[in-house]
Amino acid sequence: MKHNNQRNLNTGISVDCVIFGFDLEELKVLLIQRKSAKTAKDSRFSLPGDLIYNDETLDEAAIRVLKELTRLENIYLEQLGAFSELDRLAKPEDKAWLESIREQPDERVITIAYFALVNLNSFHPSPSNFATSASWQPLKNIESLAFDHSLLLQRAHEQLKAKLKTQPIGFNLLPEKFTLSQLHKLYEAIVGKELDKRNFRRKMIKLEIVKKLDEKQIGVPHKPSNFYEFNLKNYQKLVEEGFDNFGF
Amino acid sequence: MKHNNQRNLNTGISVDCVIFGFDLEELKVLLIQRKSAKTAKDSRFSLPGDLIYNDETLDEAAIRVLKELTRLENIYLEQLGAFSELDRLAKPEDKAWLESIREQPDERVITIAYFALVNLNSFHPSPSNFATSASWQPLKNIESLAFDHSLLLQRAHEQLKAKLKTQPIGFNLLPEKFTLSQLHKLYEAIVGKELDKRNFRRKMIKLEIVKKLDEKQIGVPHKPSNFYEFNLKNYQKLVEEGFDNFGF
DNA sequence: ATTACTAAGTGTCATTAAGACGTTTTGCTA
DNA sequence: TAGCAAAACGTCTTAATGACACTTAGTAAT
Repeated sequence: MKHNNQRNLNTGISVDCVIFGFDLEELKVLLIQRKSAKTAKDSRFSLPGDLIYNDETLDEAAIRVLKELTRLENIYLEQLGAFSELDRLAKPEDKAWLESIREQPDERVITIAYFALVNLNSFHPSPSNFATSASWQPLKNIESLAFDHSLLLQRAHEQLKAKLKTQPIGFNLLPEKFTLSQLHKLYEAIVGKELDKRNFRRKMIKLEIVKKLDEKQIGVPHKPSNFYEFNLKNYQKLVEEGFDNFGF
Repeated sequence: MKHNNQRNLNTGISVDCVIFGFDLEELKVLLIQRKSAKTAKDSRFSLPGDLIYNDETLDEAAIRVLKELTRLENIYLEQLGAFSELDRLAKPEDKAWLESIREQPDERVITIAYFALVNLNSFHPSPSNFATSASWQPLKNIESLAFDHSLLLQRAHEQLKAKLKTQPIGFNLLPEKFTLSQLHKLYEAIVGKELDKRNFRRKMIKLEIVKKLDEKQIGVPHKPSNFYEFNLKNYQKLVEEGFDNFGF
């Protein structure tokens, strides 16, 4: 076991974070290129993640990773699950990196994946401890990732889609004030299909989970859109009444 | 690290299984009393679970635990998530057991919880390696469990409820042939509220996920109920069409 | 054999939600 | 002031939901 300053690293357990952002056009994911002791840089993209310490919970480890990368706290965060395939770190390209950075590169490591939702414009990602670069990549362009991260990403996207039908977590991807068109585009981006504009608006408005603000877009070369904000109270009331399906 | 025969135990990671069964009246959970080297028996109930080996995945470890207890393979199994609170093994009553059985009783262990659904009448639980007794307990009578197992149980129940609205996993709790009344009772037991009998039957029949068999109950002192079986093919067809909400 | 008992099985109506669809409005720009 | 672009808006049809009570089939008891 490796000791890092005072803290006791658990070399058998890591967390990895799938961080989703939305630029008002498409869904993006925050990817990094890992720091390597050997090569100038490892050019493969991966999810941000790290081994955990034995004095922190998994949630705390995920929050730590997120904070190093984004400087943000209070990010929406949800555990996705544990991944433990025996060969998850065994691709030759991945082994090279492990050998450069780990004392026991062959040690078995399981990872607990998280997914996080952030407003992409609320920060600029800063390559941290564990990364040489960090950048937003359009979800649909992401092809292969290091380790088993393509699988984690796929599962994160599925869980995001599934959860969106049940809880209005999409608001975490938007600024506090947003237009219904933005919300509409976001939902289309996540569920991956067109949603009728009028029916979508009708639903959001009837459920009263958005509150119309007395403020409009300015400077747009068309009819300005009204701003709305998420109405948490009404949503909680709905949940108490047993509401649990947005039915997209 | 402890070596057990040839296999290499991972002393920092365990799996625990919440095994649900249904006796046609109420939901039950398979609990064990753990083997202890010291005391005659540890009287506290806990979920079946075990440390994992480094040459098996978490799913395989959970399947192993289930098989030791039930002799069954091909059980419905789903990962619930990882639990890592620092004090999850720290209750005094729990420490005594750990000290009796572990080389390093204070080592930090995270657990990955699973939930399993079985037809309760398909086997008699056999106390295994890790247990002195194994028995079905009515879900609503279960008060306190060892470690953080009450939390795991609560989360398993929540996830079961949530998943039932989306996928017909309840069939795993019933025999192959069942009556609609049994199915109805099962759903009521899981979601925890009354469901209108006629509306429930209408829905199941209209969706065509049950197939009426040419067989009735015999020897019951009332109008005999028809047997049905789950229609997997039709259900899969539904899923392809995008069906994902049973709306209870 | 008749009766009583028990749970199974069945249909309608009213309300609400969903899905499909085109035109008008607002503010900016050229 | 004319043109542009996206926002905003309503209706109709169809499908799903929820509420509700009586009849039927078989067993058991007399």
